[in-house]
Amino acid sequence: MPQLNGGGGDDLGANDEMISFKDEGEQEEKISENVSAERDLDDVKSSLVNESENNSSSSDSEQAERRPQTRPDSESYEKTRDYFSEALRRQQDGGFFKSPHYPGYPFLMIPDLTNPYLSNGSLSPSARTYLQMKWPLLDVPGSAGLKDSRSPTPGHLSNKVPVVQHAHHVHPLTPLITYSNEHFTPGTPPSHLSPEILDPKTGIPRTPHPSELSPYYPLSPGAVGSIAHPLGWLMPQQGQPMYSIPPGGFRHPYPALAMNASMSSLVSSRFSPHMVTPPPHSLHQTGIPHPAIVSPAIKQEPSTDNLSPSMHKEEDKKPHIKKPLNAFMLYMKEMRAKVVAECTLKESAAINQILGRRWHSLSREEQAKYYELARKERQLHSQLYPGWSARDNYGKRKKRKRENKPDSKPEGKRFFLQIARFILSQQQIHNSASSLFPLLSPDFSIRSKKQCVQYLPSEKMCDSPASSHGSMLDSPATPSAALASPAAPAATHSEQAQPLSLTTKPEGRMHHHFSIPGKSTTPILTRPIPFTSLHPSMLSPPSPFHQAALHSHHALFQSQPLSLVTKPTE
DNA sequence: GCGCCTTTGAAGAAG
DNA sequence: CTTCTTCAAAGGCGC
Repeated sequence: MPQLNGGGGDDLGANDEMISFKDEGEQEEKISENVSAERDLDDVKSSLVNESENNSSSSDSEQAERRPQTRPDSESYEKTRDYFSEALRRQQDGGFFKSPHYPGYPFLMIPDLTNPYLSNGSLSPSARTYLQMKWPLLDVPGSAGLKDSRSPTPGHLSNKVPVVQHAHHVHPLTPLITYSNEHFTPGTPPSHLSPEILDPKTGIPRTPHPSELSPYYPLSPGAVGSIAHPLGWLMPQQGQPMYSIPPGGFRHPYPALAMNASMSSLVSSRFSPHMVTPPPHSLHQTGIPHPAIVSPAIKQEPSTDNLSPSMHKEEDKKPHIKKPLNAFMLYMKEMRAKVVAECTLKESAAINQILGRRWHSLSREEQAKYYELARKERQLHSQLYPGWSARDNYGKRKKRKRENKPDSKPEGKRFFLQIARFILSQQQIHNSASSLFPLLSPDFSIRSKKQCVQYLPSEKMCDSPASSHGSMLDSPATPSAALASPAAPAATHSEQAQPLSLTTKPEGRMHHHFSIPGKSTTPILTRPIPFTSLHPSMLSPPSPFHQAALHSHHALFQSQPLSLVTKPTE
């Protein structure tokens, strides 16, 4: 099946039968031993972080409350169910949910986007914040990008949805809804318009086969009801729209595109290979920027490229359309604030490690929720920007260090710095009274002085049923879905494999997963082993240096019990 | 002030 | 077909 599951629960289970350990794909290319060493260090760091998590997790009552070990987010589920029931009822009643264009978003309410932004043409900070939350893909153009300098905040900050982002009032995933508001339009648009989308290749509007959309946006209430809508929590308690849509708002000749205000502007400009100059700063006449659009002013490439001035001009005119967020990214957006709140850590790198672990500890259903969201996001994205390709964004970022690595002195410095950190951290570890799960990564032992206290009880997911189910295999739970969806043909392919990162993950990234082949146990390392390739799929033996480093690592930790927890899998 | 770090996943490029 | 690379978010930190 074309879905994430790639074939069955077993594979998914794989997800839970393994734990990935990052290994710095970046450095991996280094031919020198430094590479391996650095990798090793990073792994150690990683493991330390994990230890820290585990260590602190047990005392986090708040976390425990929020995420019962066996059922993280159960509360959300409850709400979701309730909302869902109500929404479903409404839908079946033929209310304004009726529009079938995006059945996948049957219950979403769109705020009156015009107000927050355009009450007099200006955008209040609060309004912007609001916007940011709703438009995850949007890098709101900075003042530089706004001809009228409406935006008081720098564009580069636009994407940071800090303060409010995860306020409990608005779910971080809310952004998704912004892709699809059309179905909230009163009445049902002419059928001939509904599923019409632009052919990515030709740019010609076409009407996809029902099967193309149904998987993602099931038309039948029953289908919708098959799974609790991930955004269910967005629904207001009383069954009334958390957000309202201006009557008749967002009308567009291509309703099926879930055209939002800014989108229509894109329709005229985007997607042709020679993108026409978009309306000022990707703002629709309504002034609402699209989430996925980033003013080139923000993401400009440094003058390190070879583009001619004219080319630059052309480039500048192109809005930067961001990639749709994947499941994990969506999850991160949602959970980051919580993790940060629960933990004194502030560095995203550390937070992300934690999130990565949490991700793996999620139950299959929970992951499926995010995969579903991600799929919808992609779907919507592809419909909004039919001509967009991930490739369009290549090179938009600064070159990564990977490109100039092997010899660079900075690398060397970095390497030694990490060694220093590592050593220091080891000392701390051994000096620690509770040496079992002492500190954070070496990095943080030095740079961030702070420890992650009270962290995720659920992290010790070893016994978590959630993980016992593996994960994501059902993500694509939605049926059949992707299968026929032309909007995400590639997605189908990749979704198949993705969940099975166990086997498909490129070694280059050195995500090492642990599993015991042939054994129906799910080993979970509460303290990850450094970069050794325990995974059977990793055929290439570690380099001598690698091995040496590993040996060293074992020596270092030999006094510490390696918590390899195995749990039975179904 | 830019870029790294760190995570997973999607998608494109390259082999 | 497989492998590798880039980019999505985020924010502290190093240089």
